[in-house]
Amino acid sequence: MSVRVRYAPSPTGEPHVGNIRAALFNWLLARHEGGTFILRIEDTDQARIVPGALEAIFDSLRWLGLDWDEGPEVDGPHSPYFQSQRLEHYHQASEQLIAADAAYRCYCSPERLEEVRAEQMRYKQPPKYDRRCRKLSPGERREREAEGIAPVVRFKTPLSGQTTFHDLVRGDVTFENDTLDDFVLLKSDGFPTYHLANVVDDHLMGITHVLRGDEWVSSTPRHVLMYQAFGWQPPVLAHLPMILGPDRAKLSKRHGDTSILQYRDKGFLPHALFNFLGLLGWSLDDKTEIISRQDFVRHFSLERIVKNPAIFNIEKLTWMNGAYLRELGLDELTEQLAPFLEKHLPADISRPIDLPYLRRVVPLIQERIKRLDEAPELTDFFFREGELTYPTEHLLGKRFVDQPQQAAEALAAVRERVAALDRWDEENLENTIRPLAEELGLKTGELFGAIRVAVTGRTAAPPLFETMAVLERERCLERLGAAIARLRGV
RNA sequence: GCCCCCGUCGUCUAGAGGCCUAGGACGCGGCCCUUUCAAGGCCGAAAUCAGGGGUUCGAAUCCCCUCGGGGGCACCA
Repeated sequence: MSVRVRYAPSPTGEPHVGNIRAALFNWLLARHEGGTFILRIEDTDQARIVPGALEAIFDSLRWLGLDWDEGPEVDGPHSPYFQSQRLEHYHQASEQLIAADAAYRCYCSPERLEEVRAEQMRYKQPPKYDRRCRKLSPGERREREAEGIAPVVRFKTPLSGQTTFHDLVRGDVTFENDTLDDFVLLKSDGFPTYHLANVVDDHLMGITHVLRGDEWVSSTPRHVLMYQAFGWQPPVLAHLPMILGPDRAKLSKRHGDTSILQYRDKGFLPHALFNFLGLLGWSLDDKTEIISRQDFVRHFSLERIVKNPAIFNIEKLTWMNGAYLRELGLDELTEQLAPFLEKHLPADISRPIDLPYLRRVVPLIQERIKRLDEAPELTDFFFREGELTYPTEHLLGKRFVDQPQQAAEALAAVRERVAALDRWDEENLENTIRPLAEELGLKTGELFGAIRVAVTGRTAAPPLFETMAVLERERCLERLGAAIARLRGV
């Protein structure tokens, strides 16, 4: 039978790293097996739905290149893929369980449940529903019904025995049934809980493998019990190790950026994030770090998923992103960079950015950035028209401390020599300036340093001659002139 | 409190009884390259394989216990 897996987020916010990692593994399994990747929206909690969250889910998946074969927008044989539009199925399933004496209606008020829980906590007992309505007589049942209380439907969990399931990553896991309680299947507003909806839909949609986060293992026995009560074959289960924050707690908003879209906005490349996330809990072998999407698909296997949780290591992600950035073609990188420059370059720099010009500065920063959003800060002097801002001491460096006049003379010599160039390119610039250093009795580094500051305003910048070539003659002469004037004014 | 899971360098991991005096990567330190900054290359520090018992000729690998960490225990997913 062909593999059918699903990613089933609830639209309660932007998908975060752990969540999308589960989506990634499901997608990889589907693609590796030539199976089907399904997107299903679990919008059964009316109160928690966040506007825009749905779009964020689509954007996150698309940005990472995780295309779904069935689901919203593409539709499919099991449409609709929104649980809020599948209520009949859950109602029917719930009736089926009630008829089979595997579920019952419960009329207890939320207040009473809260009291029961509080009481149990007080005596250090595990908080569990006390099953009051499970034992209701037909008469009592009719009474509640007559009061017009909207009931919930609860699952009739076996009071004894144990439930074992086989997990592909963890092996057999066993729970004592008496540690489980009669959980809710259908809420009083007529919507199903996750437990019901997920089991019903996984069955109806023919899901063969459920790969989800480790936080779900404790509710898995409930699901297994439900499959048994329905007489259905449960899917293969595999619980993925969780992704932790630096404090080893489950990764969450308080650890900072956890939304996939935030990583996009910070200038991470989708392939880099894909690669990084794919290596969180899975590995190809003992040495491979950079893995193409094709190779991930080719080699992905459930057997190589590890059990232990992983701390999200942003440093390594950043390194990996730099590696991917360096592999990008000139046009591709230029295109990626443009929006970041448009957005983050100082406001006084005129827009739109000149793309052919940008294309010339890109090679100068390609191996100097690890994230796209670092580019504006590194390149603003390439785009700035007026005077540069920098401390005059930088012009002096170590060599010219207390000798601004000497520095001015050196720069003036450079300016004069370079102004006479018939062709303003890297080679000519270097062939002119390098010998001049010796002529002036300066070390190349000393002279170049002063020029660098004059021309870029920075002590650290891309290679000098390439930089000057890109900046063009006019801008360089002007900046050299400004620096000389500054030094003479001191 | 109860249940479940996990435990190899700081971090991600390789390791499925002898190949391990434990390998790779990030990060860190040094050196080389070099006009600065990067990138790159080389070298290095860094794990008594959580601890303790077994099993075995032999254990990071199998078993047990302890400790530590995490997750779950809603009319949320």
